[in-house]
Amino acid sequence: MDSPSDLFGRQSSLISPFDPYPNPSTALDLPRHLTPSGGGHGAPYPGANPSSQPPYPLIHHLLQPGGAPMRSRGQLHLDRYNREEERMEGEEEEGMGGRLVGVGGKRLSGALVADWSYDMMRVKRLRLESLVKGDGEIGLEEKEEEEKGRRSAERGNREKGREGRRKEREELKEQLEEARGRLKALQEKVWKAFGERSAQEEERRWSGGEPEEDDDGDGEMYKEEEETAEGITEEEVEEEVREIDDLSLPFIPPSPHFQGIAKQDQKARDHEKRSEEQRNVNGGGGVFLEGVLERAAVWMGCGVVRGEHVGGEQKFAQALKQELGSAVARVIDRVLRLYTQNETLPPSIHPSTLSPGEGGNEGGGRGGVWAALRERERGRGGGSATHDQPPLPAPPPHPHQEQSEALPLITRRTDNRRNQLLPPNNQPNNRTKNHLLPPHPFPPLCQPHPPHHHTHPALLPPSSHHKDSSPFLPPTSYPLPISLLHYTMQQLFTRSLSHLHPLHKEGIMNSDAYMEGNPFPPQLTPSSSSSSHPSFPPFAVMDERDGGMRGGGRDRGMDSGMYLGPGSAQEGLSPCHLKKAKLMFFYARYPSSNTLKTNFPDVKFNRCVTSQLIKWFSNFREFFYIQMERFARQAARDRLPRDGAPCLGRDSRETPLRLGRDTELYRILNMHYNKSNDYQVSVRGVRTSCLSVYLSYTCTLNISLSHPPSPPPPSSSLFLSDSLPLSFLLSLSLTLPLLLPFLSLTLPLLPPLSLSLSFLFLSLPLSPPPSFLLFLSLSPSLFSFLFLFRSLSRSHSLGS
DNA sequence: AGCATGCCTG
DNA sequence: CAGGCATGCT
Repeated sequence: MDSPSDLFGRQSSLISPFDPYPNPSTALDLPRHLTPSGGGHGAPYPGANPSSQPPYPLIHHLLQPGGAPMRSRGQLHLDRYNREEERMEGEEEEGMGGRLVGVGGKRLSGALVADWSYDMMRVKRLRLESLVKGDGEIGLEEKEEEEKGRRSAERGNREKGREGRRKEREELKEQLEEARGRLKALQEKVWKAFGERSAQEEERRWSGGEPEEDDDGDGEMYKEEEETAEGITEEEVEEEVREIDDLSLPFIPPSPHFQGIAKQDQKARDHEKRSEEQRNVNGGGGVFLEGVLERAAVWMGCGVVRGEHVGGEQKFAQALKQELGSAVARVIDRVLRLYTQNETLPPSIHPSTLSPGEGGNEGGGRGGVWAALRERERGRGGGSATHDQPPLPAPPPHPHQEQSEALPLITRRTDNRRNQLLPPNNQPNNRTKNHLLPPHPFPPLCQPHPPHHHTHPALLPPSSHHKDSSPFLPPTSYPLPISLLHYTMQQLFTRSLSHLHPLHKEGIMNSDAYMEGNPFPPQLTPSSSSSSHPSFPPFAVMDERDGGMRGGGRDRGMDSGMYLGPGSAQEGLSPCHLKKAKLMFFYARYPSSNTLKTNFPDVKFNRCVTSQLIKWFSNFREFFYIQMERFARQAARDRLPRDGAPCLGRDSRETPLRLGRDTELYRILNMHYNKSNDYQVSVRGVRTSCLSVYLSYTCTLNISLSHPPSPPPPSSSLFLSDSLPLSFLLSLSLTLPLLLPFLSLTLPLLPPLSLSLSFLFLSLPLSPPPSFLLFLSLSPSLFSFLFLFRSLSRSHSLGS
């Protein structure tokens, strides 16, 4: 069963393994963080020690009852947003949720939303009409309709009723068809936006068997896909900030056990159903849109598989699913092909820069090491290691369903989207072709480092090489398996990253996405994957590793080393690794050793290296929090009311906090972590970081106010607690409901991981264009979102 | 004792 | 960024 409910259930089960959320009250026990930096206490703050507080994936927030369960909560929030009356549910989060929903709605206010809104509106209208007419549901099948009609006819006016109904049915059918057509058109738009004309042409060729496909689409090209959100206005940002700001303190999630997640989901669905009608009636503006979106999610999620929503909805959902699913696959394929065709490999490319995709080294060697690491981590007390563990322990039933990527807060700098994905430089054709074309069924996940040492072992393993080993779908099969797509995209992304710096070639992609989020093989769970990695090269006994970074000149060498097969893992850390670590920091503030290993497959991990990496991250955190603190302090100072008491809550609304590229915080952080400016931090990304910290500060400050005195220590330890604003985290979860529709549409069978995508909107430009959504759904960089997720959740747990 | 982390300093 | 030191946990 792939029904959404199943998925959710899986999620819960997946999540359940994790410990329950820390008690909110504890979580906000920030005052402790105020401890003077004086004594060198190992664990300055409660959550600091991993062992003391297991990390909880952000997803938990979404799922936990009190913590704004993804769907249920979100929907509730939506409801509230739409109807104030529904406030009865009354948990504190709710209030914030409503607000956030509003924010989310705003984000979706773009063309995409409009499109969807329109389409969905039509669908709804149809349904409404049918309801009004007494059928109660949109009949899609003659059978059902006829039966229904019969029933009602029996009541009276059989003749008349029948005819009328028949007519209605016909009309409905037509309308439905229309709606479908619109949906198709929408799909077209999406892929058009994402791809380019050439792609379209190509598509024709490809879509030979798919009559439904037509390029007639409106031809609107969405060019707003810039992740950098240049278009975001200060006002918007401010508003967002304000809104989030508002949520800061009050929101304290109840202590969470996730066993009831499934129930919640169900509940939410029920609630959804109930409120559905009202929403329908309400209509209008954003509210309506939200309702629509929500509805869409429901349809996509529940109707099809569960069969509970009998009738039109179900079918419609099915149709939608199918259409969109195939459309997405096609689009992706097209894009990939496009890349393949357009990309040319400079002959001068250093092999090292090429991706490691081929070898199985990644799989092989890891096993032992990873196992050892895990052991160690376990020994650690389930500390940080656990934290970074991917939230999806359970293997996905379907490889296709997997979607582990996350959108990074930082994006490669390029105007051309294509470039973003595939930098023209360093893009060997063959390489591109390799992964793009023939399907290389094997996801990098399984083979981060190809064993092959061919000249250009592209990031992606050539199909030829992996044919045997890959039990996965053939590339040519349509729709393109998501997994494959995912893989490809990852490769692309990796390349884009690596193109600038060899550092990137290990690619963020190699990391968690592969090991943790990746579905392939399904049986590989994050925990098991490491050990089961077949191809991972066993770390040969290398000489001592120098704990320090190797000379900068080593970059080259490192590169080659990075992609060497098993046994070729580099002992030490190079500047590239440092850079990578910095980038990684954006996603994982507390990477576990496992995570590190995953992300630095080319590194031969030993105590020294691990320590060094950990130290790096420690330093990163230090710097990061110092900056954050500074920023927060300044912000608070600026917003100090005359009485001198900082009011960061609602009062602060009057002095909106500005978070943008012009912000010092941004500049500093970017300078530090993205010095070379290889990547452009999306506004949202910046905002996310900034806000999180700011909110954290707010919470801390508020608490300190309520529990007076603990004069803020001059030291930087104040916010080192990494206490992440619950409200912020939750706010993220609230965006999920709005995002779900898109997720379900783009990736019909999106796995639990998709939840992490809810985060996307925080790092996405407002009103993300369809193309962008598509991109998101496939972007390898999405994996980074997991990082963010984890890091945030971790922070949260630490906050207690 | 070993390990992880944080603080401080250079 | 790394080293040294202190602390806390196991």
